[in-house]
Amino acid sequence: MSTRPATPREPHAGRPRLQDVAARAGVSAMTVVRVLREPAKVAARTRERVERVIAKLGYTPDLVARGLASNRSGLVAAIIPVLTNSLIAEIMQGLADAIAPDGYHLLLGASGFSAAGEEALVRAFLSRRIDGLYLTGAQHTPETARLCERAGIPVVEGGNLTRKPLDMVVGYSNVEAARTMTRYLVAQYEGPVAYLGAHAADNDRARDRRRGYEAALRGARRKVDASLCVETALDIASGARAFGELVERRPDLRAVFCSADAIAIGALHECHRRRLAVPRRIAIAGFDDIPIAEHVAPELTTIRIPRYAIGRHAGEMIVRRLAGRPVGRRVVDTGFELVARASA
Amino acid sequence: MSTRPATPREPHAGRPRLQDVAARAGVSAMTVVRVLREPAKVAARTRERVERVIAKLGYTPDLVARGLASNRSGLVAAIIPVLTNSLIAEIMQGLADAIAPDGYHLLLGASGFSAAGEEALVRAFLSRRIDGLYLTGAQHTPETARLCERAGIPVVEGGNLTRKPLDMVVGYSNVEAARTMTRYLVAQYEGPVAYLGAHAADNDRARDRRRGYEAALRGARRKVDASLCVETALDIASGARAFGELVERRPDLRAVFCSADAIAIGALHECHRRRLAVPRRIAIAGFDDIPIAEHVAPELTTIRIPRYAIGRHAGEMIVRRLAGRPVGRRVVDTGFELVARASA
DNA sequence: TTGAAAGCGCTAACAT
DNA sequence: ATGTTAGCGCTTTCAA
Repeated sequence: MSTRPATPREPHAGRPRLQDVAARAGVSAMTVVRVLREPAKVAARTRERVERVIAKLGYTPDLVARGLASNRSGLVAAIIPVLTNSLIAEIMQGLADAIAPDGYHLLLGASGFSAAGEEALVRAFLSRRIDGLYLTGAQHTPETARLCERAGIPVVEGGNLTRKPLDMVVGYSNVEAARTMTRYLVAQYEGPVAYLGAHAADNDRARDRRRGYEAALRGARRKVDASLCVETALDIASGARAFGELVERRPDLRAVFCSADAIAIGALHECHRRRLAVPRRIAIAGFDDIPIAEHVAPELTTIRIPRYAIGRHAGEMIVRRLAGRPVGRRVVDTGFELVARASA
Repeated sequence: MSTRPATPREPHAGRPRLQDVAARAGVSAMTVVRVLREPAKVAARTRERVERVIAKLGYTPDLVARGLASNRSGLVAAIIPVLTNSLIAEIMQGLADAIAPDGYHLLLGASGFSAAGEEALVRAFLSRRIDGLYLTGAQHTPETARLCERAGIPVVEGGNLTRKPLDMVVGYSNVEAARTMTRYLVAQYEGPVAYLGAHAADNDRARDRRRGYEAALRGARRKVDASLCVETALDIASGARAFGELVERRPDLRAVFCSADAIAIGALHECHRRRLAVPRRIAIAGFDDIPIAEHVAPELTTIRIPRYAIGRHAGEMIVRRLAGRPVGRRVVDTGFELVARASA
């Protein structure tokens, strides 16, 4: 009697525990566990008794304790640049829908377009013993790569195709998509074709789109002119501003490839303001095919990405691996589609 | 020697544990914990030694084990209808930003606009010992309310004001906002003013907006005509379709209040297609002031909501409560603003 | 300023 | 078909 348990022996303040159910049902804890997880292995009468107690007490297993004991948290984490991007949001919806049936929950972190921020989140999430991880893009710090490798959990990089993924990847080639669109512009318009894109630092999708643009120009024997390449923030107002500056500097501008629809819509709007006919005077193309793209005037020519499918597929790869089911190819190319509308 | 530990005594396959750090530094586990959490209480020399070992081993505490022992998970959960809604996404970004500095992570669940789905998620998340909870809107099942109350954690309902929140609430009056906009329409246009809104089942924000619309009509001595009230899905295409049907049925239509900008933009688009001048023939108003609202033609008259601020404030209330700091008022009215543009 | 012991609520391996 | 035992890696008293 010298040392006394630190915790109250009373019925426990809050939720009922496994022991409470077991005691009330007159069985051992293990039997309750079996009722919950492999009911077939428990005698019908016992099972019914236990189930009644579970229902009466409203027992739900403590997932934290389970996580500690089983070394599985039931958590899948996703690290994205920002939540406020409809492209990413749809990927997340697909991911959430894919993992939910298997009982996994979604832990979400926003890196703010910073590779260092991503690394910090990876480290923190691994401390939670996450069972799987979704990363945006294919550009990560070496330490992020090391952490993922050491963790030994399924990791999917989404949205940009790499030959050598950390583990698995589902996406499309941003280089190819941008090249396709730029070729389309070059084929139609004689004059200068500009690139108006998101900041490329810590954003490999934006970087690859620019590369694709440059590759297409070279392929068409046109010279790549730095004064035709502008980086900007990823919203409508910034796109409008950046486009305005560009067109002032280069009044001979004939077409613009924007690395995101939001930027393209900003450019479109700026054209209206300056009374520049689209596409007669300047053609404008976007990227992503967000829902609004076909509801602006003129309707936006853009690249369509299977957003939801990317997330869905990524989630399925993760849960399949976790369930020990066959995963299929580690590199999944979802492709893209040029949607030719009125703006270019 | 009869029974042998079930786990390997070897350096442990994966990450280093507290014990490993303690052993290498030649101190007890408690000292390591103190170095991590109250460094001032540890002698400088000891502290430095321990810190070196921590850095060398790359030790990070196991948050699952900590959660079990301390009964705090470091998790704040949010349950939203869908991820693919820019209004909600911005609220989530605010929430995430608010809780991150205190080290909390965001657990996200999508209820799919179902109160029952929400309840299931609440139950599941409570099993994870979440420290705080954000719920969308003020309409929940009785069981959800009971669970939240019993859990004894800070709960914030966001996006719709209630007099009697489960715990805390931060939002604006959807009734008032809708009434304000409808009054604005009624004051300008003589003919029939319609309501084109999102499905109201399990969506108290939509329901309240409709109520506000009806209240404004009654206030203006106009009769509320069921044939002028239409419910639809929350996307541009559905909005366009629903508007088309409405205008066929009621060619005398003079103005439409849409409960969401996406729906309004669909209606706008349908007007273009039918060559109905906006606002000369039909006026259109939206709700939310999403970024695109001022970039459509004509620019959309709408209600502006402090989306990011709602999430931010909600998160701050939760972490303040968790830190034992004063929270202030439990009911926070963020207000709204009618943004009069060209469409109405 | 530091350490020892007990236990959070569950699961896994081994009994019976 | 059911029970027993020994942890998971941390925090929490309490003692030194």
